Amino acid sequence: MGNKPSKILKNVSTDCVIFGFDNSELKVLLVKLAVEPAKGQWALPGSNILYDEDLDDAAKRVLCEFTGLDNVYMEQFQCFGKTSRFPLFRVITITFFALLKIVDYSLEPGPKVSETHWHSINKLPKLPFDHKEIIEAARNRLKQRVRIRPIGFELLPKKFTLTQIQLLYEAILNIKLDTRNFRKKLLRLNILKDLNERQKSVAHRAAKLYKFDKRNYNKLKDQGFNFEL
Amino acid sequence: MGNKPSKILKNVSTDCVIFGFDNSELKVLLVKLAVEPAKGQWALPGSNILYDEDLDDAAKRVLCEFTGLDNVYMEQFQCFGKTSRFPLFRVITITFFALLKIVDYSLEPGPKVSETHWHSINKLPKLPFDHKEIIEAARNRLKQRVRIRPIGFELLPKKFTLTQIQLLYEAILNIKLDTRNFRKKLLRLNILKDLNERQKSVAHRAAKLYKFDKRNYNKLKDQGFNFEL
DNA sequence: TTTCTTTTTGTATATTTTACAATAACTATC
DNA sequence: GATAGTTATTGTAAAATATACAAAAAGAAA
Repeated sequence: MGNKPSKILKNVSTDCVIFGFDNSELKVLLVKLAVEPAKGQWALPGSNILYDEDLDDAAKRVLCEFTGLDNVYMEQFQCFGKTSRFPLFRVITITFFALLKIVDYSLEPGPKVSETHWHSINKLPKLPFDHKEIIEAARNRLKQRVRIRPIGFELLPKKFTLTQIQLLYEAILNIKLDTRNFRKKLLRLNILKDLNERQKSVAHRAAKLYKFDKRNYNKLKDQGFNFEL
Repeated sequence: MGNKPSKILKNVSTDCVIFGFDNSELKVLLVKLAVEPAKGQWALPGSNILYDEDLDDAAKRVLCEFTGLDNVYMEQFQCFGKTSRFPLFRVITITFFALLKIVDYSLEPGPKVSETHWHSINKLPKLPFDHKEIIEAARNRLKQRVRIRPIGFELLPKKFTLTQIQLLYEAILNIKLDTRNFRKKLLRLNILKDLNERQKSVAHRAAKLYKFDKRNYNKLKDQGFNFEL
């Protein structure tokens, strides 16, 4: 059974659906491929997995290569492995979604890529392989998760207004929410900290700023509290 | 890039967490491995994935090899890929859970296996590799899914009593439920069909039999109805 | 001072959840 | 056939939550 460890697992890759939010629309970060196959097309950032690399580490590496960012919320969500999904040979891909604050993001295209760009999830270009299906699945997973875990905050700046978070939930869930009811429900959870600060330089009444109170969330969680929005 | 397709993907496998229910306990089907490594240990049924085989097909094949069953509810749930998870070389595994009616099940151990056995999920033997972690993850996923989709019925015989389904939910969710409230909630959904039949040969008042009304569930679903228990 | 824009907040009603136990139905045994 | 034993079946009141709905407040700009 002596196998020669190669540098990469040729038949296994990871692809990352990197979500961002720009105060009105949910965005996905795509890269323009610089090598064949599918050279010149917009696609999900991804990479082969290395022989001695954990899956999570591979995904983190991809994220860092394409965004320069570290310490970003990521979740594995599905493995895609149709025999026909990659034209040259068999590749199964393990997909992750990442949630990042667009403000943190600085462009830094990697070697196999000529360009990166935030695309509105509702106006995606033509994508190679099964990347469209992957994004759709990521979006659905995000929809589910965001109702059960307070991960939406990962997409907002540290300090945010109630309007911002409502717009975020509306964008993710693709529904309209009633402001009064949404706020009641959200504030009742006791996981937002009122910062006693206000927005600056807006041409109207400045909204109060809040932050996600992670410490209190963890305390509540330990007591059996369940985030459900 | 000319690669020689081998028969199997050496570094990719699938493992199945096969759940059953015996009217009081949630069970997992384990197999006693007949080959090294981990010969003689109870483990999850699994197999390498073939080069030209879709993931779902591989999982179905595994299920059929170990149970003789076809047409069983299955869901992919996670990819496990720690570099250290398999001692001989790198193997990542894509895991599925299956739900089957124990009554349908007939023992039929495959070639690499000397024995198969239903183990109570609360009294598992020592398991090799990361199989314990896999089962734990499967159980958690099942907990989530069973509240959102009417898949619990897959674990019950076609005709079942309300007590049976309550016991099932109690076993899966690991909580006690109030009979009156549970029944109200369940019946209100309109997805159970009263068969106007009763249990036979029980030493007490015979309970009414119901079946899952799949046709009506699909109709309701099309109208935007959401199963939530 | 007025206008414009966005933020903030309350209440009444409907619906859902929760807590809680007595009676009905049937078998087995005497 | 009376009785004991076991499980099935069912309702109601109170509490909590969800829903529908719009006016007033705050600040900037003109």
